[in-house]
Order: sequence, then C-alpha cells, then structure tokens
Amino acid sequence: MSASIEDVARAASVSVATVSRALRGLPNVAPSTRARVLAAASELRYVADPHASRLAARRSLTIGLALPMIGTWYHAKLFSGVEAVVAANGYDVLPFTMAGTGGVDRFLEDLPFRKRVDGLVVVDAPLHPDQLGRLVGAGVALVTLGLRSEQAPSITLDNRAAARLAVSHLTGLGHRRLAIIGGVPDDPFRFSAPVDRHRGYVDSLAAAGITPDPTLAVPGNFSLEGGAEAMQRLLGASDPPTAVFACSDEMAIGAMQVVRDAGLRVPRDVSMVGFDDHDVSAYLGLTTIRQDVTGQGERAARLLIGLLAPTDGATPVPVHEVHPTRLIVRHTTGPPARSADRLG
Amino acid sequence: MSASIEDVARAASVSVATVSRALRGLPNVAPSTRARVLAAASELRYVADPHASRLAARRSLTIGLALPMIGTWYHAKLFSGVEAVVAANGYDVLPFTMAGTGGVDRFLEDLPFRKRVDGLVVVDAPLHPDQLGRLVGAGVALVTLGLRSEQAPSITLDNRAAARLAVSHLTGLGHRRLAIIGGVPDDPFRFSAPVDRHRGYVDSLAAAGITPDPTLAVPGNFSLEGGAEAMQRLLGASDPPTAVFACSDEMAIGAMQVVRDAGLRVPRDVSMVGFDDHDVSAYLGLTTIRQDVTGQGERAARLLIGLLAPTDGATPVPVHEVHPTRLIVRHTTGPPARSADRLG
DNA sequence: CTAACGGATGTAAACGCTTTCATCAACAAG
DNA sequence: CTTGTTGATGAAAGCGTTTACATCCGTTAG
Repeated sequence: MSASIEDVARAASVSVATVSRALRGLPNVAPSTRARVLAAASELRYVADPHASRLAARRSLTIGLALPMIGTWYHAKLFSGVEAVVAANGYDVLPFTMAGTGGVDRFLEDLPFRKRVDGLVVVDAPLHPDQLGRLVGAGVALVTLGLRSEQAPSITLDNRAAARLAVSHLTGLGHRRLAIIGGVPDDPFRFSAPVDRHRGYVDSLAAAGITPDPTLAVPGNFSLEGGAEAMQRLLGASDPPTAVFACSDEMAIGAMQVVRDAGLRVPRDVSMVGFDDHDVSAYLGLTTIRQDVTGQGERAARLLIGLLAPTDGATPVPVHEVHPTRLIVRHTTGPPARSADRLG
Repeated sequence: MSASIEDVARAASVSVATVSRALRGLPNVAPSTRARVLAAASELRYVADPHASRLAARRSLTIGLALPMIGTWYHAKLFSGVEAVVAANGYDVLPFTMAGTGGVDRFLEDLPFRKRVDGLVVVDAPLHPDQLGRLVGAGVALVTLGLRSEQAPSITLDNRAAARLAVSHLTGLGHRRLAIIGGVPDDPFRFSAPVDRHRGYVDSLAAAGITPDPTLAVPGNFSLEGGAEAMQRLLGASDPPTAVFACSDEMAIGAMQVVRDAGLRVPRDVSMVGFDDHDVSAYLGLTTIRQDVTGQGERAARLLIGLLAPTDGATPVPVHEVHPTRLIVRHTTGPPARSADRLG
C-alpha cells in the first residue's frame, strides 16, 4: 500500500542499508548515491515506518508529558511550550493524563510509558520522591516541572519569594487583614506550590508585624469555582479581609466576582492579587504575579532533549532552574478603605 | 533490562505465541494456562513493547489530533475531551500542531502521521476538501471537527443559527447599530465558522430591517488582543455601535476592556455578546452563546474509534453531527442608551 | 475400533527498519 | 607490483511482537 524501504532501494538500485544511511544523513555515502536515493524516496513519497525504525533503533523518538490534566490555562500553556520544542527537535510528544482511573499510582504501577518514550517531563510532580527515584534508577530520563526533586533536573519557581512579593505589596498599601486563597494540598510532596506560597504569605505578615489568622487561609482548589467558594467563606466571616492573595488568577477571578456580587468594590473594599498572569488578567486589570508558563515548558523540553543526547562524558549534574516571577501591579489593589479611618 | 515476551514464556513454560494469546485475552487458551501466564507476566512486570507489537499487528493504537495550535482555551478543552475518551479506549493520542514551519501544507506533504496513527481528528479543518479527500482515499480514518466535510464524519455547530441567536437578542433589545468582531478568514474552506457567523449576523440584521454597515464588521483574530484592537477601531469610527457581537468570548473580553478604558460602560453604552461560554465568562457576567467544547472532543474521539473498529458490513455512511448551542443571557447586554432618546 | 473433529499449544514466518561486519574498489605508499 | 588504508556498499542478523499454519491429543460419532 505504501512504499517501504525496499521499494526505495530497488528504485535507486542500492541496498536497503544504503537507503537507510542516505536518508538519515549518515556519513560514508557517496553524494551521487545519496542524491539518487533522495530522489527515489521523494518520488515514492516514502516515509520510514516509525514503529519499525523505533523497534530496530531502540529509541522511540517520543517524549512523554505527564500532567494531572489538560484543559486548564496553566497546563495548556505548558503543553504548548513543550510541544513546540519537542516537535522542533523531531520528537513526538505523548501526553499522559493522571485524571483517569487509578491516576498516578496506576501510572506508576503499569508504567504505561515504559518502552514507549525516551524521556518524561513530569508536571506538578505527581510522584513521590521515592517513586521518582525509582524511575530515575530504572533509567528513565526525566525532568520535573513545578516541584524540585534531587534526583532529576527540575524547573521551579521561588514560590515563597513570589508570595512575599504579592503579600508585601498588600501590606505596603496598609492592609492588616489579609486572606490567602490557595489551600494546603493533600500531599505537599506532590504539589508544593500552595504550601510554599502560604509560607511566603506568613513571612510577609510577620515582616509587617501581623499575626496570621488561620480563618483567613482558605483552600480554593485552583479553580474559578473554588476561588468563588473561598471568597464566600471569607466574606461570611465576622471580620472579613480587606485584601486577598489568591494563589492563581483563576481563583482571583472567581473571588472577585463574589466580591462584586456582594455589592462590594475592587479594590476599594477588597484588594485582590492573583498569581500566574493569565491571558485575561491584563484585560481584567488584575494585579498579579507573572510567570512565564510557556517558557517553562519550552525549557523543560530543551533540558530533557539535552539529557537524551549522547553524553560523551560523565553523567551530568542535575540542573535546577528557578524561573523568575514578577509583580505586575494593575488595578485590583489599593489602600484599604479603613486606612482613611486610621488617618482621621 | 526489562522483560520480554520470551522471558514470560520461559517463566510460564509455554511458547511466546501462547503468552501473546493469553495476555490479549484471545480465545483458545486453557484457563489454567492463562492464569499461569498472567502470573508470570505480572511477576516480571512485563509490558509488551508497543513498537514491536504495532509493527507486527500493523496498527498503531494511536490516534492523531491535528489542530492549529494548543494553548488557547478552545483547543485545550477540545484536547481534553479527545484525550479522555481516547485514553479510556486504550489508544494513545498524538498531537500535531500546525504552527511550525510549513504548517498545514508541510503536514500534508510529509504526511508525518502516515503509518503512525490509525486515525485522525482534524480540528478546524485546516485542510482543503480535496486534501481531505486524498487522505480518505488513502485509507486514513478521520473525523473533522469544526468544518463539515462530505468525505468524512464531522462535528460542527450551526454557526449561522447561533449567530442569529446572539444578534437577534441584541436587535430585540432595540439595538440598531450592531457590530461584529470576527473577521473573514484567509480561506473559508479551512475555517468556516467566522463566515457562517457573519452570515447569521446579516440574517438577523435583515430580519430587523437593518442594512449592514461594512465598517461595523471587523476582524479580531479570535484573540484577546485582536478583540481589543477591533474594538478600538469601532470606537474610533464616527458613529460607533451600541452593541457588539464578538465571535469568541476572548475577543469579547478584550473588547470590553477597551470599552471601559474609553470611559464607557457595559452594557449601558455598549452591549456585548460573546461566543463559546469560556470558563471565565460566567464570572465576568458575559452574555454569550454556549457550546460544549469538551463534549465535542469526546464525541469526535468516540466517532473515530467507532470508525476504527472492525466494520462487519458495508462502509458506514459518514455521520454529520450538528451540536447544539444556546444563548446564555447574563449582564453585558441591555437596551441601548439611545432607546430612551427614541422614546422621548 | 476407527475416523473425524475441535480445542490447546507450538513453530516459524513475517513486520520494516537499523546496524554490525564483511567486501570491494580505488588509491597512496613502499 | 605488492600492501595498507580508506571510503562506499551490501549481506544478514537482529529488534520484540503477531499470526497463519501445523501438531497433538482427547472426544465423539459412526
């Protein structure tokens, strides 16, 4: 049905070995022969069967991308970055979503990617350190994104410092009752961002001489809905916050809507700062912490592909990159209304 | 390094053929034998090498997903839907992005997916009808999403009717100067939504006795930035619209920000209706046309997998599904301010 | 008791490549 | 003129499965 390497060999009057070499740009092929092979291949619209070639070459030319889910802004951007450089380097990308039955544990149990990918980008580190260690031990090249691990190169943010940036901005404006929407995850080893950001929040409060009020720290599930629910709880309290640090822009957006629905104004009654710099945030005027998600994906892919390249020396030391974040002040933060009281 | 089928065969004291049969649940294997093989396989943590098995079985158990890009809300949701059902059916999904060098044409030229996927979901039909025809002729199972094609099953929206829904809502409120942000694409064969929605817009104007003003139809590139730029142009005109139909929520969001930056209010000065029902739209109170993007992705995948299943009869007639849309009225639409003038 | 049958199993030939190794020609050096 | 050397090429052995076909054996029908 479709041409095989033998067809090309016949058409070019050479052996299949020569076709293979010529097509892959290997040395020791006479220029004239190579030209003839190339012509024949393109004439026959020949494309090497990836399965055959991967079986023979013992490399899949595929990198796996393990993430908790697709469909959110963050993961889509990440995917986009990874995909771009992976494709540019001639690899395929194979997404693994942890959402299905069994999730992470089944993923590790069945190792569905075994023999299927040359390397793995693990996002939000849905794996325990020892699980990661086992993988690395099994010879799987991998880089983690979102959680630092000692066993493999990683790309992270300084979440604690970033949170300090956000919260200090708020305390600097005079806020004293500061809430955080984020939440402690089930397992800090798997997704450390919320706990680190919470630490930064506490840091900043301490620096401003404020004692953290545990009722002002509510989980938001990193979703619009979760942010809205969290804000509802905050507003329902006896002494609501004048400022909120949401650990994602989506939670911030959900929360702001609740604020407005309650007849309050942002930032007059409640200041809001998010995290991510979601595409829409600029258009909503949301003050936020910017991170370059696509760039992180690109970087992770590049790192992994570097790992896959034949290392002509000792095993390289794992790289740990901490990507920058930046406070973007827009229009959802301002001094607390009560500061006027204090002045008066 | 990792167990092969021979290792399992040896451990279970049977031939590799029996192992293969036992593991794949084929008939004609004695229950006791099957149990023994299963035990051995799990003991050795055996997983069949996908490349070998795909080469031998001549099917890749992979479905390709060709889309213009990842990273936007729409495509991420679609991806999410496709991925879920594809994974549930034991297939892998291999994304192909058209963004890179050459884009669609190179994609078709090299047919990079040839021999690599069993079927293809083509999103936003980046292919000409005759290109699609060639693919189908070449035996590639495919379903298109976003553009109806006669050669293959398709999943579409009735974009024209949906646009009528949106625009009639606006005319019903009394608007007479109605803009549309969407734009005519380079090639209506590749992405027909904008032209169909424009038709629906014209329909509704006609029904309301309004002559379309070509200066009120501006392209917006289906992006936040594009929406903003479009709105800038509309506002800069001598007689700006009192209502805008944006062909995507993202364009609507970009446009609304420009409206507000100009010191105008939504919906008092400008009504806005979007298209998609983006996750954030509910939180922004955006009136919009809802479509179930994830559901469309799921459906496309299901259709394709059905196509792949052994057809024990004549070639099935291509299914053309038109998925529903619905107008969701929220808070960005209202009667035009000037309607008061008319009353007065 | 024999022949035919059918279920369980094994043998071995693909599948379409890559890659090692051998071969060969041409040419430089002795 | 031999002997090395080097670059171009081909032969063939895998790579780890699937699957058509053959074999074996216990049943059942005649």
